[in-house]
Amino acid sequence: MAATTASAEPGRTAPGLRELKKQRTRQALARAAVELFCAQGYERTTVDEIAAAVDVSQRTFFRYFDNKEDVAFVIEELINERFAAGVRARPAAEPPLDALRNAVTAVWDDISTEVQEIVPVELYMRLYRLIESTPPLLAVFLRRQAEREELIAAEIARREGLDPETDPRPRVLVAAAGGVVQTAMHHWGRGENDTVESLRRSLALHLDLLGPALSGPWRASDGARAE
Amino acid sequence: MAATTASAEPGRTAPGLRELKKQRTRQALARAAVELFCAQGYERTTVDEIAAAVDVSQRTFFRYFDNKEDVAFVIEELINERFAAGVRARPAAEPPLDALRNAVTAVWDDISTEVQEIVPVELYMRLYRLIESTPPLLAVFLRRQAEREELIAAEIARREGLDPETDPRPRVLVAAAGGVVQTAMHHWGRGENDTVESLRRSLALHLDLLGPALSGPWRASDGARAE
DNA sequence: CGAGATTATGTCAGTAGCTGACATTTGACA
DNA sequence: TGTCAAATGTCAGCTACTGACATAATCTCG
Repeated sequence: MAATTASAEPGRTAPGLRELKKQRTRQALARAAVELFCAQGYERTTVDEIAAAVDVSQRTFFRYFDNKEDVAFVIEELINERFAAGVRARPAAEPPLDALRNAVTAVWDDISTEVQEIVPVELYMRLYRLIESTPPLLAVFLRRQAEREELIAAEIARREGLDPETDPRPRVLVAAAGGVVQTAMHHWGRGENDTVESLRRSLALHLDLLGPALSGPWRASDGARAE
Repeated sequence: MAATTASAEPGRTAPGLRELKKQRTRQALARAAVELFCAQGYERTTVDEIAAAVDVSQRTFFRYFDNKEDVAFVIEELINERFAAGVRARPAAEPPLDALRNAVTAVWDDISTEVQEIVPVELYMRLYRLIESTPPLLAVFLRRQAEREELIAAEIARREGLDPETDPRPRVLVAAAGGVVQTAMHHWGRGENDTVESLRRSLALHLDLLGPALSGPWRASDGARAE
């Protein structure tokens, strides 16, 4: 029951006070957790601390999040959903890799404001760096990414009219693109520019490099600098 | 201190009884853990159980392995090391992607016997499936894979005389190839054939698909069946 | 508005993973 | 053989996490 994103969606009726409170508690927990994690590190932050910061019991925390790790991924969750929807929305005529590329960059056009509602972008970047440098968080991050890739591969297969069980190409493509996205994020995290524009640029640039990078050798390091 | 693989390497002198015992204890713990995990599942196996199966205290278990997850990856560890060495051993003239491809398949030529020393291949396949289907194990697995990719990317950069800090192409290539390897392993794990040959075939086949898969669309599903 | 059904929350007890500290045993080596 | 170092066992304790049950808040409907 826990860990579901915004169990609202009541169809038509107004959210209701109860639902509102739940949303607020969940959001507050996420925000407090992210701030504490960034301020003092993941391991040095206890669940009791997070719960106390929002004036709820530890038990309540675990009713909203399955475990301590999950609370660090509410933003990722949001992005994942938007990205999946973005891929579905791409015109069918687009070749698969183009669809992925365009969906990735498009996501960040309209999502930035929503991300801000949870935490400022600057904090998101610090969180991303923390995730990368904290083994248990990185592990969960990668697992979530793998789950997302599974869905995207299925969607690509559907678009192209392939059977994802027998034809490995959708998975191969998505796996490759996923790896590249990760590389782009890493690159962004290491830079100075913590804006959404910077992230978008990094993503586009790296994705455009995927094709050429496979045709190596690239001894002559001709203008392949990122950023 | 823990989690280091075979801290033997005494340079020249014989291993010594003490070192031998350590090796044996570590191996026994790993073997017992894998068998218990496969038999009754990861979550339903406690560290005390594993320790008891080898007649050591729980504390000793944690002196050999940093945590419960790590004990499931002694084989992966072995493969990782061999693979890294394999890449370094490839002739410098080989294009990067070819070097990776050849190293991957070459690893499984001489490693199979050593893997058998820890667990039979059939059990390794069951373990792999377990890892894939157990979230915390999958997470750690992916994190380890990411660490490996970091090293391989550095090696590729070195081979090609590039600066891995500024040129993203090595990372991009390795990330793509890593994703493909994962896909190939997944495909192998889902099949009936639990032999090393089958795994090698799956790896080669998927890696050869990487280039073509990026040129989509591939509407006409022309003979791209795996296995 | 108010009674009764739902549902979120708090409290408590308990399990499992993991660690530091210290005592004890066991192999190494002169 | 005796001494030193390293491996192990024991124990106390912390933190993540869960089931069970009681309490309090919201919702629903007459």
